[in-house]
Amino acid sequence: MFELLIKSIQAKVPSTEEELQLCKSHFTPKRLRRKQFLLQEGDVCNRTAFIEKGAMYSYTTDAKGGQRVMQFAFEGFWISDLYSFFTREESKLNIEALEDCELLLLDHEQHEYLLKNVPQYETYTRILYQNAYVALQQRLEGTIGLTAEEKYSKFAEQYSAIINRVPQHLIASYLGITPETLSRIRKQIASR
Amino acid sequence: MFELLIKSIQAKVPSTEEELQLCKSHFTPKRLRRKQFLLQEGDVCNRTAFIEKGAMYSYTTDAKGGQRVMQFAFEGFWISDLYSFFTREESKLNIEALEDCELLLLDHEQHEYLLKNVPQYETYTRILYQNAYVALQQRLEGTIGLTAEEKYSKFAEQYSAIINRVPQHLIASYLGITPETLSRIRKQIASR
DNA sequence: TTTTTTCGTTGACATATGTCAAGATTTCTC
DNA sequence: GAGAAATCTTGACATATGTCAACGAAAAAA
Repeated sequence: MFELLIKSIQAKVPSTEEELQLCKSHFTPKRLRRKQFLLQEGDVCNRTAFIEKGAMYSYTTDAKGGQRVMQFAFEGFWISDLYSFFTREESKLNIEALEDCELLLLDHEQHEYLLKNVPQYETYTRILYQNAYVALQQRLEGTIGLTAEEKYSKFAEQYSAIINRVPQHLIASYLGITPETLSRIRKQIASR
Repeated sequence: MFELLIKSIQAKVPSTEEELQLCKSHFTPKRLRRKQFLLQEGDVCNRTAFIEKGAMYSYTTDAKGGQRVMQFAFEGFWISDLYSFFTREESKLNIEALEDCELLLLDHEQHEYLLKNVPQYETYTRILYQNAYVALQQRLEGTIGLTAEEKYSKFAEQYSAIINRVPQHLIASYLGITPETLSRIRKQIASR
């Protein structure tokens, strides 16, 4: 149940068995079925989720009621609305299971506790945020000022694994293009 | 010279005079004239810069030789290419002074030293990255899947201070639209 | 100041992408 | 396995945004 989390921590911070045990004890396992929500817009996000199994995604709802996908997350990764988590303000995000999931939840209090009492945990989160920031920056580079085709190509290159696991229209939304446009682009690319 | 940096640290982590002094001793002040570079693409980014005075921006160069602005930074903020800084790989970014600047540079070794030896510094950077991540996420929300006008309006709302300090064509680039389009949008908005 | 460079605006036109609607496929659910 | 949802594809058309080129205004450099 905690395999991937332990792996994730050990890969970033050398830790003793005790420290790991202490960390583990603050998480709550939770199963989620496909289409169930971890967070709904309007609520305050009070926890972060580490995915041991399955896939999740987050999205906002725009003025016309359409989804705008912000993030995909799979086994071994975290998902949350950090904005709401840190500021304690209402979230604009929905976080939903794309597949049946096994999650490890860490709520805000436990997070604070670990930060204060387990130095390795602070280092772990620092590295996590560091990497998350860099990843987001790269996403931005792969988005702004590019044509729809360029965006998709970059995405396909970088995240080929995702493509077979996520509905196409969600990828379109993630890239900020319409499903129709994406469908046409794929057809074009295939015909070369 | 160190006023804003000290302020920035104190705002995030309660620290003693000694700790602050220790931190300060690892930074190198540097002046930069308008149009001078802190980093050029192809080099490895070996330092982060805290801006005590002035304004900087970072950008990539696309296939057709055009600029794509990634970030603006002013007094009290940091600028760097964290991707290159952490991975030690060649940077694709240029970081250039928009105005004459007074910077405080922290190179990679000093950064590592502070992380190891000053717990407050690790907490400071953790919070810094946390905030940077959230800010970037919000930028993404204000970019993907919006019309040019929506992007500009959100930007103008959120960063009204920047608008009077940065050439318009750089803002256009930052938003991923052409200078011509931005000019037209501004005209439209003004006529209401 | 004068000169030069950078920056912003505007017009005419081209084009990528969005919109709407219908039908075909695939995937879930019972 | 049958029916129901969800997803993907395609066409016709609308429209936002990009491109190219020229000019004027503003700012920097000399």
